[in-house]
Amino acid sequence: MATIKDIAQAVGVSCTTVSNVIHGRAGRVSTETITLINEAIDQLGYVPNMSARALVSNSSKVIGMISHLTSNKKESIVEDPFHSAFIGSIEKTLRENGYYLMLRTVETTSDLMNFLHNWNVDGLFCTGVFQDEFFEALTKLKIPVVLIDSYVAHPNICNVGLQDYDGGYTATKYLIDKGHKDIAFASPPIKKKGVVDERFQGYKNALADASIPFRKNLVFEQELDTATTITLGTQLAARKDITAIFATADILAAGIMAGLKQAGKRVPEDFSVMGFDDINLCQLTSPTLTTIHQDAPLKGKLAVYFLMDKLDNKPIPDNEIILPIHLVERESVISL
Amino acid sequence: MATIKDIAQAVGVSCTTVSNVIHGRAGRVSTETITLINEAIDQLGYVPNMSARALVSNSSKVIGMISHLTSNKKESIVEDPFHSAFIGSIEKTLRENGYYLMLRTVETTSDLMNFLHNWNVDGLFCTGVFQDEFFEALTKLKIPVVLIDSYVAHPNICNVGLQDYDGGYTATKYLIDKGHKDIAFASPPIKKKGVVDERFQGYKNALADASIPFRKNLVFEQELDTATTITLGTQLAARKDITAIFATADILAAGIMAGLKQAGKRVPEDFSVMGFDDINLCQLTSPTLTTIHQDAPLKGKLAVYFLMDKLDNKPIPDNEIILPIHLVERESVISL
DNA sequence: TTGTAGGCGTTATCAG
DNA sequence: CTGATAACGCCTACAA
Repeated sequence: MATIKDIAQAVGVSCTTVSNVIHGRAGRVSTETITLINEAIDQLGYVPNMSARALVSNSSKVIGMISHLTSNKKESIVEDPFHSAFIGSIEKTLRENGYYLMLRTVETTSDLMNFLHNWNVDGLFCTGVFQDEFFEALTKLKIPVVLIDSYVAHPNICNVGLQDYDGGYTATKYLIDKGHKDIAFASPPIKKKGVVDERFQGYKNALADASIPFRKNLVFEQELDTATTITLGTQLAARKDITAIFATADILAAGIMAGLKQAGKRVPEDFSVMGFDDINLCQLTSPTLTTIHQDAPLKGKLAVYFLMDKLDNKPIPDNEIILPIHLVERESVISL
Repeated sequence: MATIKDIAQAVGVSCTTVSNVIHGRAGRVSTETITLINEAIDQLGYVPNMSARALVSNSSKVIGMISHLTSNKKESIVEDPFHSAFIGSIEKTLRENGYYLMLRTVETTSDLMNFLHNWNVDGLFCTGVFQDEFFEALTKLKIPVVLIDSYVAHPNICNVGLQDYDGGYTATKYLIDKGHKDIAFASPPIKKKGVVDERFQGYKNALADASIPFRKNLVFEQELDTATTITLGTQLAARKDITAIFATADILAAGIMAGLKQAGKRVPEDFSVMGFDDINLCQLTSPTLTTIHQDAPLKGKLAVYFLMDKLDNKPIPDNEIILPIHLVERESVISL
């Protein structure tokens, strides 16, 4: 409740002096008055008014975490358990660096622009960005933007990503090494330059390298809501031309397993299943889910470091960080 | 980028007039100038600067979603899948009402106070609040506070809760009706006046009503991380004096099931298991999980409505909303 | 080492 | 109907 003015009056100095000690501009103030002012700050309980700061400086300390709504279904940002895993990590790291996190869903480019101007937002995290006009808008922003899991590159924009191609390849190769040849690929809709597309390429190339022809009718794209994924599982149960399924998300894999089971099939005896992400769920299904592991909290932390560096104008050697993946063997895959 | 001033200059009127049409104060401005100003706003792309507004008015339109960190483990807000389910719902509803959501983790009371003053926060959502000095601080705030899942009541504070007692009772009674008498209770640490405590009371009373003596050694409290829950399952597997387990969270129930299975036990043949929450996971485990259902998105939405009413100074008939629960039968419980 | 003054974008009061 | 003007809290030249 106390303002700089209050402090100044209490101590009997000017606002400037108070401001100076608040910002640690030593040298400009005598040690004496510094302690005096600090005492007053403690006693009167001064807390900076960020709105006022944002108004006068050109930094608001607000970082936006943007979710670009395209698919109609999703209610908002935190739609899947994997996504929510690093948002906590982001808030924590941001806070440690003196920033504030605003969560915001936007539908259109102008939604985004309005939000940015509303708060003089300092920087942005975005997930689920593809090659479209929304991305174009991002590239034109004056503020640092860090994409998470994106494959649309641009000199202005940083990206924290994953070895998605390798993940797709590794998973598929693993299944092939286990003797599988008829491997389905299940995923949410494959968008060009998207994460899923990369995993899809990995899948196809692993097949090719093993001289297994790619069959388009083994690709299954659908939304990730539980009902849909289970239905897919029941449908896959009827396919005699499939021995293994690679799903690009654990929740999808788990849904498929549930569907298969509903249809009277066994995993892994009748169908081997692989997931992607290694969320907690993998240890809770039965059989437990063999999957591709990635480190979600680390992703969040690195994303923030990236943004902080950009905000501090530190030179960025490479505007992309690619986190490694590795395969985690559990019980859902069997040798043929 | 354009400010009110810019608009005013473009049209050739004063800032006041522009401000008036922005706020739809009809009657005070001629229809003519209104259209003129609106055109300029469209062309020049005016977007209000919320910092400036926050500074001069006493409303910032910022709503804080606070997570009070006590247990050291959790990294931040969105730690469990259930919790994250309604945060999306909250952001959406808030946005539709012209508010902005800031996510913030606080450790101490003064962390909270600082945050509130930093941004002139208009209102607050809190989860995981118990009877402690943090709660005391909340009751003294001048802004509306909506607690989610709290059992510490106070005239100043709203609460959106659940029939937790009924949930505990219903679950336990269901197991009893299925012929179980030796029913374990598994939960995170039971804090007084907490959600879990209510469910615990329901459990105990259901036992009492069936003349089954409560046994303290059938109560298992531990954290909800996957490893711990699975370990608990393996330990329970060795207990010959238990036929059913009621877990107060689905993730806990799922972990226990996984542990039981690891230890060579079958669910529900050897142990019946019940969960609580009805998250997606329940349909993905095998057997699928019988549980107590609650509507997380609705909870979020109602929490926002509550807050909006308080912010609009609407009379609030009752400062508590209790959402109903119902039992969802699936496969994890068997009749003895 | 310290103080003065102006302005950031907005709103509210009051006068024309 | 419209326009000055002050104020919100803070920062930053520029003076002293």
